[in-house]
Amino acid sequence: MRDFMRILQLHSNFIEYIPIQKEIALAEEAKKEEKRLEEIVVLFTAVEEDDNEAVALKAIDEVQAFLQKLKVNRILIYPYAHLSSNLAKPAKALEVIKRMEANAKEKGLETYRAPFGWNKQFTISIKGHPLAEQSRTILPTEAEKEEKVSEAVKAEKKIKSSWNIIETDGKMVSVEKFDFKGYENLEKFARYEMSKVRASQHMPPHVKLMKKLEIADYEPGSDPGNIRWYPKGRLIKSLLEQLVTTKMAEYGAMEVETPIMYDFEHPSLAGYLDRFPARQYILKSENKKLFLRFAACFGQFLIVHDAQFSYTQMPLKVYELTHYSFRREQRGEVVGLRRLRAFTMPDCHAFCIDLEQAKKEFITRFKLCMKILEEIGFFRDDYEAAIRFTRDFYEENKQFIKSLAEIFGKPVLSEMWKDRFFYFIMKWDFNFVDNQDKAAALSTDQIDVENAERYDIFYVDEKGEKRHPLIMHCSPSGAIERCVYALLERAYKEQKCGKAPTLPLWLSPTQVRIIPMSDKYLKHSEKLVDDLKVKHIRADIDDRALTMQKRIREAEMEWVPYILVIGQKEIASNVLPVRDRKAGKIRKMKLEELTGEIKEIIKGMPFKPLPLPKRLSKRPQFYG
RNA sequence: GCCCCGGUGGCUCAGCCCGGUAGAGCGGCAGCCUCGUAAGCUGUUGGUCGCGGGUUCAAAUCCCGCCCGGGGCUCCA
Repeated sequence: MRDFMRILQLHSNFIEYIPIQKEIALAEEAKKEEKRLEEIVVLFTAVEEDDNEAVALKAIDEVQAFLQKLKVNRILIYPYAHLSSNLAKPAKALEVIKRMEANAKEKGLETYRAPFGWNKQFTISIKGHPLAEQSRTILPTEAEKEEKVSEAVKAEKKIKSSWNIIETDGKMVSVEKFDFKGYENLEKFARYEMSKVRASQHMPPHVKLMKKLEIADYEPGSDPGNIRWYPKGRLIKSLLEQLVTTKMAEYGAMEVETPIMYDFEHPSLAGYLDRFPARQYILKSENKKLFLRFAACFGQFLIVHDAQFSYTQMPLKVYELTHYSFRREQRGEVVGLRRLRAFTMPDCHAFCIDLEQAKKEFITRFKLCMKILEEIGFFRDDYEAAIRFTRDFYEENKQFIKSLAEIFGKPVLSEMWKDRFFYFIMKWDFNFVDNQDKAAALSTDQIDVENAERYDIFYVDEKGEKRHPLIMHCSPSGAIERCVYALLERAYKEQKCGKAPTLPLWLSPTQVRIIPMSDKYLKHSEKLVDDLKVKHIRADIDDRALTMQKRIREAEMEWVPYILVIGQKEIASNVLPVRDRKAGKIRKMKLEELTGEIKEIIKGMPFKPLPLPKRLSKRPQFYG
């Protein structure tokens, strides 16, 4: 927290003061005689710890503006320590006060100053008008504020990268020479990464969709980038979370839970903060300065630091789904669900014996991440890969890097750093390219060569000696919110191509909507819903007193994948007219055929029941 | 964090330039309609014009500060 200069500003009929005795060694020379000044604005001034010359100048500016209103041109600067509990050092305070005095004189004010460092006796008579008494806090202007930014954030600005495309056969071609025909998405991604130049007039389309579909919305009662999730959105998020967590458990990672806030002064953490390119939320509690975690690294590292393990148990895999991670992203960067200040991130660390083991594990995880994105519902054309490494790493591991491109099956962007700026020697990331041609990273994995030492993490090798492992940092899907963003942006792309936008069936809040022709068929509809529920299919009934056409329209606008209209014919024949969103037509099916088809599509995916009342008439409207 | 644009019933937006009693559509509610695959009809409700301050006889409208949203810079999961 920063402190500011404090000034108590009093429009006085007169003030009389006598210096009594020096209070500090640095006190100025002064005569112990009474001084009387009339028709004057007295500035009782306290200089605080972080104040500087710029603040002094600004203070005088503000005071001058005030004087003009009062039509007074005479001031007394009266050093008055009692206004603050966080005073600057006397030498500094005196310097700032002298600066104020000099500046006021330069501005043509008739300026007096009481001596600094003295215990003084004073009598003051203050005028009775409303503006006579004012207290001010002088804040430095924005440009003068020095934001504390991690070394890594600063370092990023200096990074020199060289950019290439690695083809699936391992051939490396500079981005300028690569023929992007057939790889338009990769081209957009490469351009985005390299130049960061893009022009966008509108807000990203997923923002409108997330509101209209009642998935999520901004929360003005919080900080920007902290989102509210409505029941449908919470369901989608929760299912994604379950999928990723299940996949990580199958992979062999041990799920843990760690605190969301950490001690700023903890020796390992303080060092790490400077190595991670992110800004933090900071909070004070009692005497402690705490920061909110921006990843699960610390918690897991502190656990593993205290754990005992040997090479026989490695790679050791630890996983956490952070609810939440916090990054105080720059204001202009926080948009919709693309970039948040609070986000849910699956974070898995693998502790490896050596680079050989790390590389092997890296490949396993690379494939695992591709698999997870596929299961979520992303197609291969939805995302592009980037592989980034230091020049040294590349020289010694060319074959390994090539093999990643081969596994990916499409050309990948590569970024080579001349020097190592971060704690990792290499990383890869999968990136979604959205409707504004902006790229956002989903899955990522890194090989960390620094933090085992920083956190004093070690394993016992085959000779019984303690050694630091290599640490791999992987987010298998990227932030969960970002997956939702990508799914919505992808749906919008489909819509632009003239297709009906959809969410993957396993994530659709309502999978089957039943529309009874009239109240007469409500009972039958209820039974249908219950039959589907037993089969773990989310179905609901639009029982509102609206025309059938209107209810169909609304179901379509909710992106419901299957819509069933129930009337006399259906009850009589047992054949259902299924309005299939994907197929874009009505298909006559038996109930068993429909449930069979749905079960087949969502086989193996997590399930949660409908998060809303099954009758639409009982639902509140959260948006619109 | 900086620069630019915006904020008007629950939602989408008009009015602001040029100050003078706050408008529409959607939604909600009530009633009618009981409907065969993307908007049935009628009535009605609902607004501290983002918040605070200033100018003015008078502010949604002009000025200043702040908050929130969008775009750009910069940056990332």
